[in-house]
Amino acid sequence: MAKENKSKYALLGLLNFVPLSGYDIKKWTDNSLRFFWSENYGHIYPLLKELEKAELVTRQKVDSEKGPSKNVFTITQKGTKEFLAWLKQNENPETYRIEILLKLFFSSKLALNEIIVKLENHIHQQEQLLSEYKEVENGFDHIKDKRIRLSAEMTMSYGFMHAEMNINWARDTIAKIKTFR
Amino acid sequence: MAKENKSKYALLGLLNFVPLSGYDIKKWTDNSLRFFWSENYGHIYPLLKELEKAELVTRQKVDSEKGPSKNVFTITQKGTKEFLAWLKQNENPETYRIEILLKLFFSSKLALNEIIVKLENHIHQQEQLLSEYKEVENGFDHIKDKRIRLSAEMTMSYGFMHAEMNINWARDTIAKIKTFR
DNA sequence: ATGTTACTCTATCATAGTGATATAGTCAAC
DNA sequence: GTTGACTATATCACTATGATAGAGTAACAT
Repeated sequence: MAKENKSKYALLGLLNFVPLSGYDIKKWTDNSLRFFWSENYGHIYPLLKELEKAELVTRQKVDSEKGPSKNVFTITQKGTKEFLAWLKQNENPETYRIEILLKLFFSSKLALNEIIVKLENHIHQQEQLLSEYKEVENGFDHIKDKRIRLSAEMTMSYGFMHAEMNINWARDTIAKIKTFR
Repeated sequence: MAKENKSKYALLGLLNFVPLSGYDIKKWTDNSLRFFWSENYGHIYPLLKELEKAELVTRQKVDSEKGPSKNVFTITQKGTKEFLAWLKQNENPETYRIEILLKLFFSSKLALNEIIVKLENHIHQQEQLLSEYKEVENGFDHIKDKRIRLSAEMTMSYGFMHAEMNINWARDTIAKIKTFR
């Protein structure tokens, strides 16, 4: 059997907050969810069609304030039920694909200096992320609902800890390389 | 354009150490690389065919000590060149899909208790990983080449720090939930 | 007025990546 | 001599990605 379709639940989860178009969904994943979840148009539009066919969502054509009219999707009772069932399920462990680690694993073919440059670049990227997270966090003041703010804080703190861990690891590793003889 | 084929470089990188069959490659990614890289038969075999066609690897039919005969692949000069070019390149930032964070983002639909159970399960999984890492680390004593041992240690320390960070995050988050009112 | 730029919205293509399973050979143990 | 563990190759159905095509809307400038 094929991989489980997780995008399906991401879309249902968002639509369970508020009706959205495909374009809106992409904006959500590019902004609020980007740090732990991504989606593509190439998957969103076909999936919305399927969800509609399976009666998990309904489509309404709506004139937009700015730009062309949009197809707004609303979750059905059946959709909410399926979403909640997924939400309660246990997660399986993730499988990872971390390119910098793959390269470090093969790095005996690189000069030590080249590895250090890679790690410094990694630190820079993670610091970048950290400052992006801080900006997103500033928006949390506007969240009135306490439970929803809690949700946002829980995911955000993961982002911070993950980026900080990456920076610490890269710094430690540079130090280790510098004492290598 | 489509996503960049990273499996290609994973295979070339392994073959750059030693000639391997498709089955051997799967074993490597399931054992040594599993903590930061995964591959599937469904991708390995078609890819080996392509690499052969592009003259990045060559195929030799070899009788195995045990089991049926195997197709062993050897990297060519052209293949080594392409592998090294990738190795020297800069990495782009990763995009993440972390299911437990997606669920926590939507978790205002769950009871606080249910979230705690999820986080405890997460801690358990990460502790499991940690003990698996320790076993793999024990094998490092057999690595004679200092540079190769360095490579293994760098990737392994990431695994440890990543799992520990996950455990710390989950514990902090449970504490936070318990003070929620 | 028109054209440039930015944004909104839907859609599709080619390809990469996943998980499961089918098929078949080898070998040891019971 | 059959069962079960392992070796090995291959393919299927599906999910996911990144890029881009194409068309409408609107602000603003020249």
